Amino acid sequence: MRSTVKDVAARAGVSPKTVSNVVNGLVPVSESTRAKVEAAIAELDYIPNLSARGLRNGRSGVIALALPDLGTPYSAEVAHQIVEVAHEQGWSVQLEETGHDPHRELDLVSKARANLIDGLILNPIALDVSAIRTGGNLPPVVMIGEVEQHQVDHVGVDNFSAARDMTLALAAGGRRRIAILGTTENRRTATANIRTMGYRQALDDLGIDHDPHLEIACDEWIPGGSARALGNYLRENQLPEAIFCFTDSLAIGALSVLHLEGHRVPQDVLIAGFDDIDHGQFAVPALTTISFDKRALAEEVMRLLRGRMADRKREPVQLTLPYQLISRASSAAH
Amino acid sequence: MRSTVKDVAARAGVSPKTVSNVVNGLVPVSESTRAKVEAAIAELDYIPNLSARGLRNGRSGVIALALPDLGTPYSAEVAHQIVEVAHEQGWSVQLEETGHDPHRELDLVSKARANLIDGLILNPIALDVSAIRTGGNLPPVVMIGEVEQHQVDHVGVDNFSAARDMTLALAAGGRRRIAILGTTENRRTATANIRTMGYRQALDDLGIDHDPHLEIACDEWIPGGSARALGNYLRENQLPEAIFCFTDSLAIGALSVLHLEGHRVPQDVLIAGFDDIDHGQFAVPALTTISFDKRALAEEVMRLLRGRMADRKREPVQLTLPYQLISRASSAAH
DNA sequence: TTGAAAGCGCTACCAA
DNA sequence: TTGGTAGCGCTTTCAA
Repeated sequence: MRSTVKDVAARAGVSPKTVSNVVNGLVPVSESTRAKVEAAIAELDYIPNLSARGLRNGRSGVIALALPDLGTPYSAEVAHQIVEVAHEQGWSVQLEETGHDPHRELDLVSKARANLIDGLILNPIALDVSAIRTGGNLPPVVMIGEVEQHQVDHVGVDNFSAARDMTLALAAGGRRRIAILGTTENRRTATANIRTMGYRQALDDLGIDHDPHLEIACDEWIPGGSARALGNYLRENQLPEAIFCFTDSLAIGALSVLHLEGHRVPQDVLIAGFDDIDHGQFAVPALTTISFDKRALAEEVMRLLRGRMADRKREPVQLTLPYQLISRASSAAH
Repeated sequence: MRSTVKDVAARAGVSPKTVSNVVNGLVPVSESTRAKVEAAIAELDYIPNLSARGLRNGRSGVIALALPDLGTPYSAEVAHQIVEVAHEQGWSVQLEETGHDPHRELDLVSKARANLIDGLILNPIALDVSAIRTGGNLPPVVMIGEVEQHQVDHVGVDNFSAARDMTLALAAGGRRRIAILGTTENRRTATANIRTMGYRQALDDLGIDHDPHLEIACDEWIPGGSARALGNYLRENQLPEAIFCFTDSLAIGALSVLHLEGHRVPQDVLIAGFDDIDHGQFAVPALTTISFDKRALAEEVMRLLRGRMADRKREPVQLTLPYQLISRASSAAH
C-alpha cells in the first residue's frame, strides 16, 4: 500500500500539516522536525499523490501542446523546444494531434476546463474550425502559427513579409516565372493563404503579372505529397525558373522529383523552403529557407502562458518574432 | 464558479451518485432521470473535474512517452503513432525528453508512482543509467528501442540481424571496405553497440578482416554531427566503398558532405541508413534503409501497457517486430 | 512553529 | 433504479 502524509506524520510523530510544510518548503520548519520528517519520508518511500494535490490546489502542473501533424520534423523541433522550456519551468507537456479533426481541439479545451491541464498551446490550421471560436469560458491558451484573430494570446512570425522577401530573393537574378508549391485546395489553411498573399505582393512589387498556373496546389504538406504534386505538374507544364515551397518538407519532396526528372538545382530551377528544419541544411543541394528561433518561440509562448494563467482577464497579446532568410545552394545565383 | 456534481444533482432533483451514473454511463439509469440530469449538465455547463476523478479512481487516463531526443524526425514519427493509438484507446500522452539526463527518467517513474500518469513508455539510450534499474516498485512500463533486459515488457526489432543484413547487402556487389558511421565514444548507447555487433558478424560471415578504422565514431545522431564526423574522417582516410549509417539522420548528413566533396552516391560509395524516416525516401539519392511498421510498434506497445496495468505481476514480455531492408538508389549496384 | 479539522469533487459502498 | 455517506490524499484555514 502506498504511504500518505498521514503515515509519514505518524511515523515522524508530527501532524500531516507539518509533513506538507516540509515537502513544499514554503513554510519554515525547524531543523529537527525537518530531519525527522525527511527520515520518515525516506523510510516509507513516500511520494505525494499529484491527483490529490491537483484537486486541492486547482492546478495540475501540466500544459497541453496541440499541433496539426506530429509526424513532421517541424513538429518535432517545436515540441522539443516547448518540452524543454516547460520542463525548466516546472511544467509537464501533454501532446495532442489536432490534424484533421477539429473535435480534438474542443476536447482539449474541455480537458483544460476539467482541471487536468493548466494551459494550452494551440497551433490550429484554419481558424474557422478552431476551438477558440467557441468563445466564452476559455482556459489559458496561447496560439502559435498563422492565425488571424485577436481574442487570445498569439506568437508567430510575419509570414506575409517572409513570403514576400523570399519571392523577391528568388527573383533577384532576373527570374520572372516564379512558382509557389503548397497552396491548398481541399482544406483551407491560414498558413498557405498568407504565404500566397506575400508571394503575390512580391510579384506586384516587381511588376510581374500574376499567373495562376504558377500556384501549384498540394494539400499534403509532406515530401510525398509535394513529389507527387510537382511530378504531375511537370508532365503538363513547363519547368518554372524558381519554386518557393511553403515548407521545407515540401521542398525536400520537390528536390527529390526534380533530381529524378533530371532537372538541376539551382542551375535549371531555384528552390526555397520555409521553417529551417534541421535536415534542410543537409539536403542536396542545401535548402534556402526562412528561419526563426524556435527556442525563442518556446520561451515567449511559455512567458505568455504563465502571464495568462496569472491574469485571465489581461488583454490578448500578439507577439511577432523576427525571421531570417537563409540563402543556401538551392537558390544560389550562378 | 465551476459547477460540481452536487450543483447538477440539486438542479436535476437527484443525488450526486445518479449524476455520476449518467456521466459515466456504466450503471443503467431511467430515461427520464437521464434527461433531467443531462439538461442540468447543459444548463450549468458542468465538466467533471478530472483531478478529483483521478484521486478517487487512482487512475488519471494519462500515459507518458519518454524519448531520448524529441527534435528528430524519428521521434516525431514514433510520437505521432503513439499519440494516435493512445488517443483511440482513450489515453492522453505526456511527452518527456530524457536525452542527456538520466534524472528525467527517474522523475518520470516518480511521477507515475505519484498517480499523475498511469503508465510509461520508455526509450532509454543506455540501460546502465536507466530508471528501470532502480528496481523495486515500478509503475507499469513498456520499453522500446534497444535494451538488453528482461525485467520489464519490451517491444523492438532485431537490430543485430538488421545490421548484419544491411552489411551483407552492401557487400553483395563484391565490396569489402564497408564502414559504419555512428559508433559512440562519449556515451554508451545500446543501439550503437548492437548494430556494431551485427556489422562485425556480417564481416565475419564474409571472411572480411575487421578494420577498426572503418568504424567511424559520431556521438551526435543528427545530420550536423555526421556531416562533421565524416568530413573530418575523409580528410585523413580513404573513401570507403560503402557506409552503413546507424540512422537515416546520420545518412542524410553523410549524403550532404559526400555531395559537397564531390563524391558520387552510389557510383563512388554506397550509403545506407536505418529507421526509414519519411524524408529518407526523398533524399538525393533516395536512401536505402531498414524499415519497420511504426504503427504496429505503437499498437503492440499500447497492448502490452494495458496488459501490464491490468496485471502488474505478469511475467515480462519481450516482443520482436519484423523489419524490412528497403533498397533504394543510394545503394543501387551499378 | 505546529496541530486539528474541514473540504476540494468525485465515486464505491451499502441501503432502500 | 436511486439515495446517503464515507473517504481517496492533500492543503488551507484557524488555534494553540
